[in-house]
Amino acid sequence: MNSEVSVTVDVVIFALRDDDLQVLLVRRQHPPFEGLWAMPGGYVKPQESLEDAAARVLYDETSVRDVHIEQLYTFGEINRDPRGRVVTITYFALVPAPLVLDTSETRDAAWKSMYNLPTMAFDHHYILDYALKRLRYKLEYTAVGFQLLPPEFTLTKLQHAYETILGISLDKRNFRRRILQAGVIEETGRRTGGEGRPAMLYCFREDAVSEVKTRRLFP
Amino acid sequence: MNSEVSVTVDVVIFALRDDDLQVLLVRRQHPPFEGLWAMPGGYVKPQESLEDAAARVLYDETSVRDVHIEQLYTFGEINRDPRGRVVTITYFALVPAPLVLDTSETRDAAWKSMYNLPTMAFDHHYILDYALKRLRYKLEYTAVGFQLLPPEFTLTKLQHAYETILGISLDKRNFRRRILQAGVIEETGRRTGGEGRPAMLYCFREDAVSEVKTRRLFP
DNA sequence: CCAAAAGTGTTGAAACTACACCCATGG
DNA sequence: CCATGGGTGTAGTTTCAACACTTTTGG
Repeated sequence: MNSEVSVTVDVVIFALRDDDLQVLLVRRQHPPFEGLWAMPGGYVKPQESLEDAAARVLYDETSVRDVHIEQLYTFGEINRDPRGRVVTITYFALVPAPLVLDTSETRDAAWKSMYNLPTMAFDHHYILDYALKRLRYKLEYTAVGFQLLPPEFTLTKLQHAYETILGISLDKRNFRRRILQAGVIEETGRRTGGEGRPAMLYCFREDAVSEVKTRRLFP
Repeated sequence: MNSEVSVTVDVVIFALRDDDLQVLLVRRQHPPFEGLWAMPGGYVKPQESLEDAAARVLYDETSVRDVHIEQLYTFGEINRDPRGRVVTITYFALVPAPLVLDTSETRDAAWKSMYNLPTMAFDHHYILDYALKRLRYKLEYTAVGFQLLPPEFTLTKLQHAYETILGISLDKRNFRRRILQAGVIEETGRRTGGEGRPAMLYCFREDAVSEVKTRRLFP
């Protein structure tokens, strides 16, 4: 009954740092691909669901939990791992900016820019490309960008997040009109202090489904 | 290294029969869920990729190959199979109408309407619902409907296919305008005979990517 | 000539893009 | 009072939905 196929989960952990879209990678300590970078991952335990396994991997790397995690794709080519047959269910996680600790750089884990990736182990480069495509796609249609921001944020911050992820610049007025019209965020009443004119702080609307399929948000 | 987790693939095999969207199901001969219906599936062999496994399952059930197959989602809840921990990578396949043989009803396999499903084993009802959602979604944005039709088809047939799958009726003129404008099909020059005025036969354009993301094709 | 199905255009409404200036606050 | 970032409106264009009649063939 056992199919001699190992099952792992790998997690693409996204965060916005310094106006850059970054992923958390670990440097491999052992062959194969020793010294190269890889997505955090691990075997699925018999007593945990796939999503639990992904959450565990995320928590082990970042001490973060209860963030947006979503299944990406399952990879199972025969020779993707030279040690044997491994099927990997990949997830992507969106870690809100304030929870991104500088991940005690002890255990060879580091944030790397999605736009300047190091050489990756296995087929992980391919998987990351796919994850970026999916993130961009979801951003355009479903308004999931909040998940990378603090609970309260300004529209300008939100726009920057979108621009960073999509790799294009957006028109301020059109962006605001559309994102508000989509009805997924609302004013908190609070405002920022500091430089320049104070900005309204917005938050994600709890009663809005995060997966609303809006008409394309951006050009 | 072996994780004590079994890996299977299950395939949602879609076809259009009698102006109805149907799936090929098999009746279970043994416990658990003996006598209930299930999606065709099987263990992934160590020497085949996931997609190969899905193609094999499809071929075993239908003697059809080289059709559109696409990964759907991976299910791995702990108790979805009472016999043990099973992770299932699900695929969906679109079988063009003329290849749908009446599947020698010998081995307890049968086509069932998606709109009137029997009681299903495991979590298969849920999976089928998900597959339908995905198929509809893809249809709206990516023009994959051809895969369920013969190589040459009339616009009316194509429209019927869309209507059957989406469960709504569409305006003839708007449908034609949009589907042609999307540029994924072209005239063959041939026409139908038979009842009424002959209709132009169209075919899928080989040089068009089937996955073109068009602006929403339908309302 | 009649039944059956194919084919075709227009109009009003809504959505989209592009674009430039004034506003509120802190120092 | 000035530097900094926040905030707002419109016009021209494109896209969209709704809708009914004429054409071609076979029997």
